[in-house]
Amino acid sequence: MSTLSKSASSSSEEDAELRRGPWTLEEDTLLIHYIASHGEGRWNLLAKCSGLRRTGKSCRLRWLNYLKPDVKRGNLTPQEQLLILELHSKWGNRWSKIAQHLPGRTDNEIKNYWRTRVQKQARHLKIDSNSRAFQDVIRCVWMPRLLQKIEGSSSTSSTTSQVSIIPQSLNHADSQQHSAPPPPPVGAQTPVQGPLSTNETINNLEHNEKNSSSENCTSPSICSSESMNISQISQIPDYPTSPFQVMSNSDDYSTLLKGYYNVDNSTYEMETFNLASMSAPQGDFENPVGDCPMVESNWVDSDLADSLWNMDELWQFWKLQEGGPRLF
DNA sequence: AACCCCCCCAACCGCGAAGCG
DNA sequence: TCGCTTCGCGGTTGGGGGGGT
Repeated sequence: MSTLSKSASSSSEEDAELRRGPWTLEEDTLLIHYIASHGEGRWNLLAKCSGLRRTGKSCRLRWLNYLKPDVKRGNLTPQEQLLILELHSKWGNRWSKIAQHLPGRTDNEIKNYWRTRVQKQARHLKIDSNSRAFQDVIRCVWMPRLLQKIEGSSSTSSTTSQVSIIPQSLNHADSQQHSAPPPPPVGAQTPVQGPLSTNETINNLEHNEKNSSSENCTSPSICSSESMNISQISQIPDYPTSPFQVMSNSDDYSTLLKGYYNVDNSTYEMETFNLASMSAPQGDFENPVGDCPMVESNWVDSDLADSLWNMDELWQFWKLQEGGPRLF
């Protein structure tokens, strides 16, 4: 991909000057300043008037996916991953719709997560990631592990690693009390659906589904209303920060940007699991895998190898699914 | 040190929907 | 209703970085 202008064969002079590829700090600053003054929207006009030699589309994407103050960066929390798995089972590749329920996360980010993490596991297992079999794997292996993680983290209430990348609160009422310093202009704020607690999210999903008969359900087994009672999941902790909030004492966009670029460049933690390290989710919540034999069988306590699937045991699970009667 | 390979993710593209005169 | 512009979504690409040899 060329980061420079289009070839001279471009039809218009303007096109020939258009920049492509990675954004520079100067471009980001320019875009932020422009939006601070004029607000979002009218992207083509913005592109022309701001002095950026970018397409309106490119400006919009850069703003929405990267520069917008409430965009979270960094690892997806187990709660967020769980939500993604659940919502994808309901809606399929409706990334923007899924993203609406993960405040601060962009459709692009979720899509990337799905492709790089989830589909990779499907490839390893040689299963179609859209197949019901793989959804069973997700439901019986992945989700319980996430639930376990969520439970674990809520019981210890420890903050382990994600300091600079802690996502914004799912409880918007709280997060809004933080004074995010150079607030984007009022006019720039699109009416964003307030972030929801997981409870609210799922409740709303159920409500929305009633009003959305056109929505596809890719997995009847998972779409059943009792597939997951997430309202039983431990309360998601409040996340304190967006990049803007991190630098709450600065009202200088340049300073902000510098900090912005340093906020986090960590990579996502691979939320994959060693089956041998899993134990059945505990507590009295209605877990989504109560009838899953793998969960009921011997779960060995072990904290090692969180980073990889235990492929042998996954294969066991996979063969069980292939040969035996449907579990769900 | 050099090379290769793989993974991640920012950015691009095409297309359909929505808005508007 | 039509045509044009703008917006937004989902799929795809490729650069860069990290790990392995």
